[in-house]
Amino acid sequence: MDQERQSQTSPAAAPAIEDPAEFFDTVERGSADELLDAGAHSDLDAMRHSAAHVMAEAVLEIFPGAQLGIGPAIQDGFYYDFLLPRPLTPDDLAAIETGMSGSVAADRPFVRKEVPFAEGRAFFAARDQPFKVEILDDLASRAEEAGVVLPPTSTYQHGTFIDLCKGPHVASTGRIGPFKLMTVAGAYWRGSEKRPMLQRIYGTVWPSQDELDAYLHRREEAKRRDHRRLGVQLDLFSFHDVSPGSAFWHPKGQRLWRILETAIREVQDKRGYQEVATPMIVHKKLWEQSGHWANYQDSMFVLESEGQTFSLKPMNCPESTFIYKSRLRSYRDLPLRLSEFGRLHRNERSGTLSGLTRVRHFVQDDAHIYLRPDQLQDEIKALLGEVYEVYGWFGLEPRFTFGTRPDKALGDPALWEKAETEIKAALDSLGKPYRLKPKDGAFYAPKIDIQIEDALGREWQTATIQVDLVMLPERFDCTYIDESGQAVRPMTIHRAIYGSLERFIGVLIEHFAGAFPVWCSPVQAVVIPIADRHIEAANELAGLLTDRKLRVEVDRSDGRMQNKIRLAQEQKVPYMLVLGDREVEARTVAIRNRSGEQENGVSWDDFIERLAAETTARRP
RNA sequence: GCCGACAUAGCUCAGCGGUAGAGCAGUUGUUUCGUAAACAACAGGUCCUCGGUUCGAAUCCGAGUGUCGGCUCCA
Repeated sequence: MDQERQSQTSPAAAPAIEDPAEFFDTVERGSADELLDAGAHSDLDAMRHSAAHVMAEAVLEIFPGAQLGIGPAIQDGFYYDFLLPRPLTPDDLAAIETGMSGSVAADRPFVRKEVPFAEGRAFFAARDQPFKVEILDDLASRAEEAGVVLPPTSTYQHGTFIDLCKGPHVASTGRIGPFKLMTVAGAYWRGSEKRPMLQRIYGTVWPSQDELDAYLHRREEAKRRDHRRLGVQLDLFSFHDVSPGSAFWHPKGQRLWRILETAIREVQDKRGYQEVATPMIVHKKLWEQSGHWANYQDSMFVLESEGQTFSLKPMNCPESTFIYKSRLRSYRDLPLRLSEFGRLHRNERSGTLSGLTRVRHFVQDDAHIYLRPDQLQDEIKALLGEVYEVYGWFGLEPRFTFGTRPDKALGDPALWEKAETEIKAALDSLGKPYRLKPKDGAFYAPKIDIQIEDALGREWQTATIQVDLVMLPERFDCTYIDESGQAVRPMTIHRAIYGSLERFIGVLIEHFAGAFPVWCSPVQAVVIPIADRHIEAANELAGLLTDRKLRVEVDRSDGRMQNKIRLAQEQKVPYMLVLGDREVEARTVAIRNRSGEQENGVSWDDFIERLAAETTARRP
């Protein structure tokens, strides 16, 4: 299974609106009125798409020979792809922006025009726009396949710039709001590595300056919360070129790690999981049997020893079957829940690595549950309950996406149908909406993927629950003895709640901007002696806290109290415990929390009990 | 992997052909302080690596490595 799937919704990951199929559908449907409200276009999208046209116009002014790809509206803005004689520089972007401003100031109307297909094709061919011609040819062949009349070609023109486009657009360029070009990136034509790489310019545009400013501010905020930045600032982890894609965990990061591990172990113990551990280096014959060797080899680290081929495991699943099969299993033994904190290595392509969220080495809080088909619904319900319990510790609201049988699925369709019915019933019992993604299951399993949204509204894939109907049960020939003494196949559920600990921690850092909930803060309190004569008492208080397994540090530096507070604030420590003459005398502390609130004269015992209770409660 | 950018002190960054800089952090000393930065001194660097151009390279060129923004991939 694959927790590493990157499902974060990045600003650029929006659908290409000028997908030929969509274009074709729209045109086929007919009237110009329909065209204007075709699809899900909002006015904002129309404005963004119009901005893309204006940008293309400006680019053509600078590079008259530029060949145009596509230029859709996307979340927060737009982009346009160009084939250009040289790489763009920041200066080019500034020049393009200037050109765009000129076009907007001129307030030229957008004019829609439909011409016969052949005429349209000839027009773009004459202008040396092979990508546009390709789109048109595609439309033509689709029309032929569908046996419908070739639609006319629709174009939009403003000033001298004419583009193949289904619209809609705003009335004129003057309606385009404040914009800014953001970045240049490479993008394959039609997303295929085999096609030419174009230069994609991303821009953002908004109805008002305030909204543009707010968007830019949101981006700044996201940068401020970036886990890669905070990881350094909070001394949690680091990355080094000797092991790209693998984090080095510093003491505080490792402490956070252990807290999360301990917490989920508690849930697993309560729910009857049994923890196992399996080898990290495994012979290739296991992967041949599981099918990974044929389909996943490129992502595996392979090593040779004494003429044998091994690999670092990219997944845990196949190995758990060895434990399952180590003895005969009865229907009474099921469900058998085997959990494992599996250290996985996947040889992700170098360009895809990113902080903790896309790594080559990570640990999964994995489990494989072997069960009877009649136990499926209850088990799924229980697993959904686990997700709610765990995510509740962080105030995260899980979102469920149900992926059903893909076209290339293995296994008995009747079994699939039964499994999907049970999963659906379990999801429905939650009484909360969930997303359905038909045909998005794994080829061996219908699945529930769990996404969370962080404080900035970004979505991340974390947990997964996959009902394996084929891979482990069939390929590894797992059986149990049923009531009638027959050996029959169990079902297997692969599940992970955090998903990858690395990614989950990355998400937590960004969600909380580094200010972790008290229960899981690596340092829960810093004791701040005002003067050296208070250090002894500070040590004593810290000792009492440590005795209760609470995580505390004493700032023994000779800085002033103000400075110690500042440093603790920067480390986002939940509680600062100030000790001066008054406090030492009365065995109290002056508490300052990280939002600046103060409470003076709290007795040591009261504080210790309070912090202990907060830690046990695991509240966000 | 592909396109582009970037790589200077622990961190954030300036310098961009002529002996390597600042702020913060660190160390030491003075200070012992009441809720987000006391004062001073000191120390800290194969300017990512390798090669080239040049009288001279952190600076220009090439290759490599890593990181970042995207694309692609993602059992």
